Amino acid sequence: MTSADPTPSDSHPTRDSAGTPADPQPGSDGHSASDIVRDKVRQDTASNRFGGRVQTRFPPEPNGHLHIGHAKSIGLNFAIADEFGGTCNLRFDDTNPETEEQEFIDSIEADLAWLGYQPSGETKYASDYFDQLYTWAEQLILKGLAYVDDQDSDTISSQRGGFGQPGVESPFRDRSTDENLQLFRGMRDGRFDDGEKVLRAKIDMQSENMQLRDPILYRIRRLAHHRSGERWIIYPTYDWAHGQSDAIEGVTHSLCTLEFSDHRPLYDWFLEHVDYPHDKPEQTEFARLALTYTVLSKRKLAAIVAGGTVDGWDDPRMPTLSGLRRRGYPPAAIRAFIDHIGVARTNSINDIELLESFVRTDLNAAALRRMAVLRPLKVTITNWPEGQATSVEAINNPGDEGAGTRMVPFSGELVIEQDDFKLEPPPKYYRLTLGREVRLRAGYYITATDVATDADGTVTEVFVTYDPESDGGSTPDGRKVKSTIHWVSSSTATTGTVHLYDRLFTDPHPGAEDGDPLELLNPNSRETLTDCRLEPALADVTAGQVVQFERLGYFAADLDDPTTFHRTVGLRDEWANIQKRRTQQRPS
RNA sequence: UCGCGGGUAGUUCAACUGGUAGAACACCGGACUUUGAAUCCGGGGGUUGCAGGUUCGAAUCCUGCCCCGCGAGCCA
Repeated sequence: MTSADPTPSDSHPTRDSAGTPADPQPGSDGHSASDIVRDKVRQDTASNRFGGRVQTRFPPEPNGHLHIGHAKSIGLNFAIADEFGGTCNLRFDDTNPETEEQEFIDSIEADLAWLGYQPSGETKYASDYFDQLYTWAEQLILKGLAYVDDQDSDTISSQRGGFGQPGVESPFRDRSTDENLQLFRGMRDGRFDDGEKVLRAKIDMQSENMQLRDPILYRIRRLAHHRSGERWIIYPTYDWAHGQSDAIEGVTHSLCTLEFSDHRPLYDWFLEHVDYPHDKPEQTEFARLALTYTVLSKRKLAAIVAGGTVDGWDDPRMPTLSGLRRRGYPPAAIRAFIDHIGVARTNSINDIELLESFVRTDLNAAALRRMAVLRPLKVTITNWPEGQATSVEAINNPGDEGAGTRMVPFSGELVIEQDDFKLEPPPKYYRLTLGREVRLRAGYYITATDVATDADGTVTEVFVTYDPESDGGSTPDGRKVKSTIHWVSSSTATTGTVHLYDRLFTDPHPGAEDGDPLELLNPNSRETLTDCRLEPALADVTAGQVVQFERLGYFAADLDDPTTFHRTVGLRDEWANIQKRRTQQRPS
C-alpha cells in the first residue's frame, strides 16, 4: 500500500537469519504467477518499455508501525523486482511534519529487515526532493498551470462541489504568472501565516474526478520536519510529491492500493507537465489486505492500544509486524502467505486461518519439540522404585533427524495435562481413564488404578502403575495403546508462565459494521497460565525462539523474558473438532 | 446523486483472452503413526451476481438491472 496507515509501537530488533527477498516462483511451469500486476510488468518488459527496466518501491509514511497489511505491499514490490531482475527501494513519504517521527523510521526499517527484505541502494526520503519539487512548482506557475489561492480551507472545500455537482472556480484562479510567482515565493519565505495561502494546480473544477478539481500542491506549516528541520515552512502534498519522487528515483512501476485509483489521472498530469525528460512511471493499483477477526487501520489499532486491551503495539495479539514477531510468527511464513494470496483488484477478505496454516507449516519443519504441562495434574506411579530418578531419550523433531534427541528426566512423580485424564470419559476419548493403559511420550506405558479427589469431587491426583518393560515407549509384546500423552517429571520441572491467545475480535469482520469495532473486542483474547511445568530443556530456549510443546502447539519464548511463552498457534486438533461436532449435533 | 473499480466452490485466487470451470486453505473419509500433530491417498462441494441477446459453443462478447468497495483533507 502506497501508504496505508501504520501506527506506533516499539521495535525489537530480533530477527532470523533471513535477509533474502521473497521466495517467489509459485507458478506451476516455472513462470511466475499471473495477476494484474505481473501481467502488466511482463507486457512492459516484452515491449521494452522503460528500456526493459523494472523498478518498484515501498513508500511508507513514517507516522506509525508496519502491520501485516504493509507486508502485502512489501512482498509484492520486492517480488516484482526480484522476478523481473529489477530493483526495489525504500522511500519514506515524509511530506507531512505533523505526524512523522524518526522513531517510526527506525521501527519501519527494523520491521522490514526482520521480514527479510533488503531494499536496494540507500534509503530514500521524499523530503530530499523538496528543492526539486519546489523548482518544478515554479515551472508549473510559469506555464500557467498553478496558482496561489488566498481562500481558507473551508471555502476551498465547499467550492470543490460534490459528487455529481460541479465545482466553483476560485476568484484567485486567474492571477498573473508574475503575481503567482511572487506570492509563492512569499509563501516559501515566510511572508504569510500558516493556512493563509496554498498553491493549487489549475486543472478542471468541473471534472467528475474530484482529484482533478484544482488539487493543492503546497500548504504552509510552520513545523519542524524530522529531517529538513526548519528549512521549509511550505510542504508538498502527497499528490504533488509522490509521482515526482517515483520519477526522480527511476521507479517504473508504482504500485499502490485501490483507494488511489482516482489519483492516477493526477499522477499522470503532473508527470506530463513537469520538465522530466525520462520515462514516466506508471501507477497500478491493487486491493489492500484484509483479514478476518482483524482490523488494519491505524486509527483503530491506535484505539485498541489506547484502550488498554493490549499491552502495546507489539502485543502478540496485534497484527503489527512487531506484534507478530513477539507472537513467534516466522517471517518466512508471512512471506509465503503474502505470496500465496496473490494480488487482484477484488475487494476481498482473507481468512486468518490461512495465515496460521502457513505459520504451522513453517514451524512444523523448524521447531524443536519439547514437553510442557500447562494445567498440571499430579500423577504418582505406585510401583515405581521409591526415590529413583532416571531419564528417557526423546526426539527433538520427528521430521528432522538432524535435530537429534535429548534426555528428559523421569521419575515416579509426574504431572500430566488435566484434560488428559477423565473419570467419566466421553465417547471416543482415548486418553487416560481408570483401568486404561496409555503411553507417556518417550517414556513408559501406564495404567490408571485410582484417584484422589477433593471435597468437590475434583480429581487432584491420579495413581498409576507402569510397565517396566515399556521403557522408551514400546513393549516387547508389541501391544498397542490408543493414546500417547505428554508429561513432565515434577522434581526437575521448572515453572513458567504461558499466554494462550484467542482472536482479538469476536466478529469475523470487525471493521464491516458501522458500529465501533472496539465493542467487538474479545474480552478473553488472552488467557495467562502461571503454573505451567516445563521440562528442563526449556530453560535453554533463547528469547524469541519458537518451540513446539508436544500435542499443544507452537510457543514463542518472550523477547524480554524467555521463561514466559506466547502461544504462536495451536496444533490442528481433531479431538477438539470431534467434541465441537458432538455439541453442535446435540444441543443440550 | 456523479465518477471509478469490483462480483467465479465456505474463503482466497486461476481458467492460455469464445472451446468440458481448476488449485490452495477449510470441511469429510481412509491409510500410517510413540504428538487425536505431521505425512500419504481419496471425497463432497459451482445456475461463474441477475435477466435477456449474439454464437455450433459464453465465466469470457453485447444490452439492461442488482449488490459491494473507493472518491468531495491544506492526510497519505
